[in-house]
Amino acid sequence: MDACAHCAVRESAICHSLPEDRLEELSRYGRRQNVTRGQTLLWEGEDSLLVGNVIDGVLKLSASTWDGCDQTLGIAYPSDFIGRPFGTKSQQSVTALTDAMVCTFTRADFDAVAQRNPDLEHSLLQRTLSDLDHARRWMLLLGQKSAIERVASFLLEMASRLSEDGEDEAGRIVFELPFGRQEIAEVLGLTIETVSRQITRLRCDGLIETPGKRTIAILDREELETRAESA
Amino acid sequence: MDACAHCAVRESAICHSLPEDRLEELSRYGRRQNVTRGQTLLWEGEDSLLVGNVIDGVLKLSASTWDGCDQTLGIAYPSDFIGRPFGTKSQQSVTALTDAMVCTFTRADFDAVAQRNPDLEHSLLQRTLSDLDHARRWMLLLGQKSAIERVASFLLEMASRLSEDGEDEAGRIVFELPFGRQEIAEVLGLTIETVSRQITRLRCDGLIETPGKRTIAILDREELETRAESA
DNA sequence: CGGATCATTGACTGGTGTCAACTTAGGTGG
DNA sequence: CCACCTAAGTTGACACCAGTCAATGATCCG
Repeated sequence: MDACAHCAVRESAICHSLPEDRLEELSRYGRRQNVTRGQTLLWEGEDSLLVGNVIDGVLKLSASTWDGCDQTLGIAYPSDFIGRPFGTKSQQSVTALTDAMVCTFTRADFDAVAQRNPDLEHSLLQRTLSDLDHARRWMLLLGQKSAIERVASFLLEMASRLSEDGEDEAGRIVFELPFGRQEIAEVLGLTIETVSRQITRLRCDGLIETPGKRTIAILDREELETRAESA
Repeated sequence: MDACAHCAVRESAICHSLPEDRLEELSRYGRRQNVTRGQTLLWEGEDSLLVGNVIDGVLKLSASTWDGCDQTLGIAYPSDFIGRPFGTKSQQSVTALTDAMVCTFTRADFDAVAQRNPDLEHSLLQRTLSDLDHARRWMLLLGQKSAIERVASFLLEMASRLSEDGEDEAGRIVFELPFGRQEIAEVLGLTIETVSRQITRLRCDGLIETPGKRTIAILDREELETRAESA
């Protein structure tokens, strides 16, 4: 299959590091797979039998405590890598937040190809290093920030990832969240009620608008950045 | 120099993946460096000019909020890798918790050697992947766990990293923390007073003893594990 | 002995969680 | 087309955990 050549993330996923002929080798093992919203690809604590690239859609990585509280540990967008190569168990579940398309490999196949292609490993290393940086920045948020700071930070991050076109005619930054309130709460380590209250507060203060349940319009980006840092 | 051949972490740091001759190449760029307790090797937000391996001692990775609250993002033990290769800025500071010895390289030198040695990159990838797993498990703690659960989890993790010999004659697991109370608080996203209160509580409940300020003796590991999970 | 640093304890406050009621939006079927 | 139903979000009242501020206690060291 030459699906890789026309892949939407051909230039941005870790595969970009492979030349044509090596790409063909990899593509023999790959499998394009549709995932429906809510579907879980990998379960926490189970053997990570597959790894892969996100082609389209948004997925979350999550783990839960003994009593069933979920914490979202990361968010995977198109061209992100998911799963745990060279390991045994996946420490987190991977679940689709939207309908999605992923390109999967069995871990064994991927590991073997990676061993033969240092450039692929280098790309994966680069990506893993920035995932680690990102996870650690999120630790600062979870460890130290107040509810309002968390929500403001979250909206700003979402804005930068999801609003391809800058501002609309009214100077607003508008985007559609792939999250419900409960899912936002799980990202931020808060409850759904607290998230709701903080969003209401930001709306009342005139920093944002919420035209639809999952739609956010940022009116005052600067002030929102202030709220993300200080009280 | 043939320091590498006799290095205390020769078999466990990422260098273990290099054969003799390649190791010699790397060693030409490396510099053994003593670090005194409290000294900071890298600053948050500054260009990560150097990277390296921890040979001896314990260091912390940390970041702080605008108002000066510190959050510890990771702990580096002997054979761990520190710094951010292939990047520009270090997202976190690296500070010694104890007097330590590190083996450093300029980032430029290391990047170049890594490019020529896929095995070295593979080791670094493995290590980075497990650092990422570890950071994400910590996110679950910061996002969802109560103070008592955090402290219990912390003590158990420290026990497994620091108590080489199992139990003493009285069946206790004894170890010396490289942390003061304030530093524990920064790891757990709590205040020093809360940490102190929870440790007192565990002592009163007969699960641990604290023979010295920084010494911990675990009396009832099982019960401590229960406290780390549930209320 | 006195001072400095670190840890502990107490009293109080406040932010976030909990529980419950209500609102809104969207979809289905009569 | 509207009534109803359900799921999701919002709002309010209250409780409780952890933060804050302040005082006390323990160790170490000059």
